[in-house]
Amino acid sequence: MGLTKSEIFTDEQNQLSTLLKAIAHPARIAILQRIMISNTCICGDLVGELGLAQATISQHLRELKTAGIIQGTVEGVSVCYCINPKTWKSLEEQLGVFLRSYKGETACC
Amino acid sequence: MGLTKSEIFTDEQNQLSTLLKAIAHPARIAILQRIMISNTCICGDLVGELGLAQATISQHLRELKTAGIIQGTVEGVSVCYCINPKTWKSLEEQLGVFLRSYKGETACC
DNA sequence: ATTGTATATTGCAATATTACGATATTTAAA
DNA sequence: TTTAAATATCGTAATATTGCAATATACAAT
Repeated sequence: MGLTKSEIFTDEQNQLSTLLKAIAHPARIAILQRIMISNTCICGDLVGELGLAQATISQHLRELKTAGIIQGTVEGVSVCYCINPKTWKSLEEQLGVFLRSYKGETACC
Repeated sequence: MGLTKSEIFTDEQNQLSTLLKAIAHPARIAILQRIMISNTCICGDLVGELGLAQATISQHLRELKTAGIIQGTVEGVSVCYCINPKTWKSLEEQLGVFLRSYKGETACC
């Protein structure tokens, strides 16, 4: 079908997978790294630095924004994007719980 | 196009996004949680517990296996899957570096 | 060898994602 | 108010993902 059956999973599972999907693309990882380094970033800079078209980068930015991972404010003719601290913290926490629930001592196979 | 331009990104970015994509699905998160809880798990159990068809679960398991996140050994007629500790640690590290590179103090927008 | 059980693979339909050119929108400056 | 610059949106093509029925494969027990 091509359509995830979200209704059979918990809210936590759906929420975490949505956040992960948003960052599970090299371009979006690169964008986030760039934003974190300068703690501010405009779309035009990214177009120069990554090798993707302006429309494509704008689209990736929108996906990150829709997921709540970044937020943007208009600065004259350009837009300043930065990390949304709340979502970032939430992602860190959810991922921490998930990753740390593996106790690696006793591998079974 | 529908095809990620991997060649313009670093190996680190591509590697992390590949691992993230593998776990960025509620069914695969549920499968991993189930594997971690019992530290052993066979496909049949999952078919009973999640609401997905056997073929679908088998497919998700294969994706996790291809990404190196789980490994499986044949146990008679069934298969025992468990976390691949090496990949799991690598994911924890890569994600840790990525997530912690955000210094939340000075939000700009 | 045949049967039953467990998992994998194949083939397919529906939907989602990625990328980009073309165009729209928005704002600042001339 | 025209022009230029920066982003956003639309439309579209190519590819990927999700899910499942049907079938294949592998093994254990009879």
